Amino acid sequence: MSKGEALRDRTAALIVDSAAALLARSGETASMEDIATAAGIGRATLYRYFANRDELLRAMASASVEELAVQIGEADLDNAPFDEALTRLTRAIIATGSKYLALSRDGVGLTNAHPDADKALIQPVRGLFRRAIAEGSLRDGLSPDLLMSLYSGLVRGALGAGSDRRLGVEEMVATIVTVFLHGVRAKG
Amino acid sequence: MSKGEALRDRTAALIVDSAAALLARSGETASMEDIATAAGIGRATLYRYFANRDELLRAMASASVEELAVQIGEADLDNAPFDEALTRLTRAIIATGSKYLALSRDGVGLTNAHPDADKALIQPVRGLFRRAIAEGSLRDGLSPDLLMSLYSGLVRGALGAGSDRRLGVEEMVATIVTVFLHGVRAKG
Amino acid sequence: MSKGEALRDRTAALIVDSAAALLARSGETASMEDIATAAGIGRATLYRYFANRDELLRAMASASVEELAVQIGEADLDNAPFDEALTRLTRAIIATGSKYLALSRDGVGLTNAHPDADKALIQPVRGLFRRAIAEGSLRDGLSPDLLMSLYSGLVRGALGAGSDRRLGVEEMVATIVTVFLHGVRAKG
Amino acid sequence: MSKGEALRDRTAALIVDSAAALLARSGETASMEDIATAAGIGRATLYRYFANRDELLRAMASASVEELAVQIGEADLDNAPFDEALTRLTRAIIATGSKYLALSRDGVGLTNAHPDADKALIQPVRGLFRRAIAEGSLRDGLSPDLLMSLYSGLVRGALGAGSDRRLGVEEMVATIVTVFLHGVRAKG
DNA sequence: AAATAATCGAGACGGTACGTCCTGTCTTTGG
DNA sequence: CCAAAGACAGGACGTACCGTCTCGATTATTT
Repeated sequence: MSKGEALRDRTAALIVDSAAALLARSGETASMEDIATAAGIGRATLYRYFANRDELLRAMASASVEELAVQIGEADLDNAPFDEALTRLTRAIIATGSKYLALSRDGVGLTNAHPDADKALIQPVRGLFRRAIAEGSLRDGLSPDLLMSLYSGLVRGALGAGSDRRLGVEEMVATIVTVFLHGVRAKG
Repeated sequence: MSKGEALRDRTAALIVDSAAALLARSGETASMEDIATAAGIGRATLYRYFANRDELLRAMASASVEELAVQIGEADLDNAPFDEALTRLTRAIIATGSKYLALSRDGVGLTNAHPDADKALIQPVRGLFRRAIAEGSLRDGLSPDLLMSLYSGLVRGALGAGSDRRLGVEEMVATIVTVFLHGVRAKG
Repeated sequence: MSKGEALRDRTAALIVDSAAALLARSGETASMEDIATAAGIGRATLYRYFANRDELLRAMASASVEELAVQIGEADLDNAPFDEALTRLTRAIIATGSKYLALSRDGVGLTNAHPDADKALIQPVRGLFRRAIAEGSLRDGLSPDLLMSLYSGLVRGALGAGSDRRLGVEEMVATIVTVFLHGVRAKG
Repeated sequence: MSKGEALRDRTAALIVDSAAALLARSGETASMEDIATAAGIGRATLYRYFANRDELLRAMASASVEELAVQIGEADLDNAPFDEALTRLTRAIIATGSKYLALSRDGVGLTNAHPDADKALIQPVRGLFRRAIAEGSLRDGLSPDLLMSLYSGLVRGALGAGSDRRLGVEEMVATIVTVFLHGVRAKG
């Protein structure tokens, strides 16, 4: 029954999009009824697609993860020097930025959201940093995980700044990459 | 009636502390009844101190702001060279870290929480960065606000990393300051 | 949607009955939660049927009025001599007695409870007394309204006495009618 | 310390009066705070005089009982023929009528209100009816208790009618006594 | 007249009922 | 046969009241 499943998936995606738009506006508020109405469906139908409010949130996160995973995949991090790879990665993240930010603001762990999150997101990035460490281009004492946390914080900070002031995407990318690279680079 | 007010303030502080401890454990869950019980008071009394759940959350944020403001005040940022001042600032923030992190995770805006938040927190830090810019020790094209966002992201990222892995305070401080300074420094 | 409304009405009637039984036992006490539990439903559902405690009370009164109105209608007061009509009326009231008593004990005005209370209850009885006056079978100086008050008091008194001591229905009816019609003096 | 007790009793009486007036207006509503304010005292003081809302209600009933007992005592029921005694009794009750009515409307049993209620109120009246029975002036089959219930209902009914329409006291007394004694039929 | 005791108000506190709102699970109806 | 509509139980929220309590302040009483 591939046709029914396809329809179901399309509806689910529609709900997720509509919910994302609503939550971006209203924040954590917004009842399930509101979400259903915003999606143009009944509350019961919403529950038929997502058993929980939590599950809906996770589905939203999962959508972000997937979108981001595609972008990262296209960035082809492995086949570019570290600097270029980092620039591409940053550009990919910023492009999916708003959703990424909205999700990370709420308590939803992106990592738990999607079964492949680890494989599709964490692994490539960690691999990138691991490679840079192996190449000796980074300062000592910085583990891959710590690097990821710092980098993630930097991106998030820039995104926060970008949402207030109007910053062009390329401007943000350049700033992040420059600051991070000079900050962690071996020779200083 | 300074004595009555003093008692009231002390009780309110006790409630805020107890609630902070509980929420740190249970996350956003935990009903007002739970919070009251954890504080050893009745639900009605809790509502006599804080009209709303929101008001309680704001009070918690306000407490964090105040605590952090004291730490920053003691850091005496103006009378130290930039590097040293930044180290002190980072140490102050990390010291108040857990609460700062817990609050920032929830939707409570720290800035809106306390009337003096801007004066006591934002201004000194912005001043520090402004001074560094004036001294010419930072790279061009980095506004004070952008610097604050990047720095804040870096701190938050390090705090997130520190809560998972066990990182010593000084270790975290050193990492943050080093990465940030090399990242933004002029000559790079 | 006549079926849904019918179900709703049936449920409402069930709640009213169950509440009447409970209040007859527990008096004015008994929380809405208790009433809901006694009716075998949740508190929220109870509030979906009756917005207020007051509205529930009014519904109980209204039910009494309706029941009594039916009984009085069946008594066919107009087509019987005064003595017989009064006997039938008294029997009708006593039959609905317990509820009538319980409601009249609380502050709920029976008259305000039901839109047709006046037409269905007051009018027929007043008509009966008016007819008796017109027939000249009653002493002078007794207005229909005063007669109704006295009769009502007598019935209520007898009901009160009947609930304590065990008096058969027919015994009570006979006593009320006899006393009201002939007076207490032996030959008067 | 008879002086202190006297003052206390006077204050208590004042509270009871004020509360009676307030409750007559507002019905069962009216919080303890309202009652205290109406009496011109603080809530704590009110509770110092009456531990419960119930106790206050009972005190109000008790005051009525006492007042009525005095009136009945002065009526000297034993030293008058039945007709005259009943007239005096009715006059006494009607005189204290409003309070008697207000109390009997609420759930407060007058009998339980005052320790001497039975002795001061019930006994004399029952004695009156018992005497009438013994004299053979009443119809058979009417126990003293039933007579009291019927008489009480009649009085209450007349009081209810009197509060709506404007009926003079003597008019009401005459009607009650006449109806009760002679019945409503023209010549019976 | 000064010290002491009783009484007052003011109001905080624990507890509980109320009425509202939302969640997650159902049944019932219609396309 | 699945959608939309909506009823239901449960529970949290914020409000209001009750009965208990402690605290100063204002009285009366006592020495």
